[in-house]
Amino acid sequence: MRAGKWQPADFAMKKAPSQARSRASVDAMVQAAARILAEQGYAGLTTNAVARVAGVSIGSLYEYFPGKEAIVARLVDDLLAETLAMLHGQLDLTDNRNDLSVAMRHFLRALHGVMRKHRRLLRVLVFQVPYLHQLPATVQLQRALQDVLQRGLEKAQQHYRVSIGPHTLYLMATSTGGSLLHLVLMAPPSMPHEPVIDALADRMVAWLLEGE
Amino acid sequence: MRAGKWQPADFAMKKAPSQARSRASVDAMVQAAARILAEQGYAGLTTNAVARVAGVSIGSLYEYFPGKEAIVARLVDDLLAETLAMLHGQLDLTDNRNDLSVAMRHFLRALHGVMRKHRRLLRVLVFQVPYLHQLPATVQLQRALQDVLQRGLEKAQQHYRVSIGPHTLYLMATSTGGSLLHLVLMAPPSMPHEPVIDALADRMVAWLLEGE
DNA sequence: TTCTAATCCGAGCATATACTCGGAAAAACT
DNA sequence: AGTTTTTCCGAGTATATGCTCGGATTAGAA
Repeated sequence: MRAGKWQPADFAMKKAPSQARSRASVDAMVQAAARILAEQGYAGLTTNAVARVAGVSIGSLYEYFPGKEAIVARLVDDLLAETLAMLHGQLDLTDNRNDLSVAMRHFLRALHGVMRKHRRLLRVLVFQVPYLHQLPATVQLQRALQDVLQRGLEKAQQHYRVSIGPHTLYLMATSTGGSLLHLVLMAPPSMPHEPVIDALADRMVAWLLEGE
Repeated sequence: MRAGKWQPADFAMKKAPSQARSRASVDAMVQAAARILAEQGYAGLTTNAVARVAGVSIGSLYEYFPGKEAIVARLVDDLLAETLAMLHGQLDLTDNRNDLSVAMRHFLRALHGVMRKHRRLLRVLVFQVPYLHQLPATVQLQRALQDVLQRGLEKAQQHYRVSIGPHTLYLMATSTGGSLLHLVLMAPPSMPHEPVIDALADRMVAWLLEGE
């Protein structure tokens, strides 16, 4: 068992499965990893456990992945794809609308929905996986969210007098992210989600329109 | 090596060191754990490594701690004590002032200072230690921060017309926390901290005073 | 000093985990 | 059918880590 630092290459697959059979095996491994992470945490994610839960042999696992880090990387790739699909779909829906307040609510609710759907897995990824921030998919997701926000603001500026200070974008992104993450991963069950999200959306809109 | 869930008792020390010699040993172990966490991450934190870095034997370590989780718990206890001391000192300073804007800036800057001082250690604690949220000190810190904010708002209400919606407290705490955490743990080095903190403080004050 | 309790020591055992390797089985290709 | 490539297998090896235990050493009490 190696301890310490990882090189980027550790996140890539050894080889791509070409036949349908092997593609199913790889999928089973990734799904098994997701289940183990959600149910037992990162400490429970051993290569042998993944193979057992996936119903394949340990040898097959190492045929495609150099280690468990690569499996996690692949899993995060899938989550990224799902999130991006939701994001673009949501943007198409609100593309015609010009109501900033409505658009903001829809955007935050959609984001919250994806996070909540995978909240047990997300909790482990965020709070336990040491190399999450170095994963290509993680970096890509951050860029995508930032881009969406950026474009949304530019679009809003065409219809409203929006005041954007030097650090507005950064503060809006980090504070909204902090509230959503806390709501999904750490808030007590008694906390009502929808009202809080709507209040957050109102707050962000008020921030932008404060000069009016 | 056990995997899975821990009971609360795992976070307590086996016995308290009574003589000065043993107290020094325990301190050395905790400091060693802090260094290892900051430099190598949670994966590098093995009981043998802690003993080696602390300059004591592995036997001595198990004399006082049931496992590495208890050492981490003790370490977080120390961080909690330092943070609470800072917090109360800061409150005493701003106790006489009635300027909400100034008080908010001082409070956020002080909080940011403590976080920044231990940022490498804090990053590992937050993003890698699986049981951080279950630690008594963590729970206590959250309560303390919430109390400070609550009291600050009540005090502000005596001098200003402060608008506090049903979820204002929660949203302020989580969004501010998210921004500060991101700033300290994840922001690129080019990001200027002080201006961002001041902008955040202004934003929070504007939120409270929006009805004026 | 003598006695008791606290402290310290570290080789060694038990276990868990990562990962290999030689070969069988299945699929695709000619 | 014959050949090649892909896929699958899982016992076994090397290594790392948690943790014990019998005994040496030191500090304080009587």
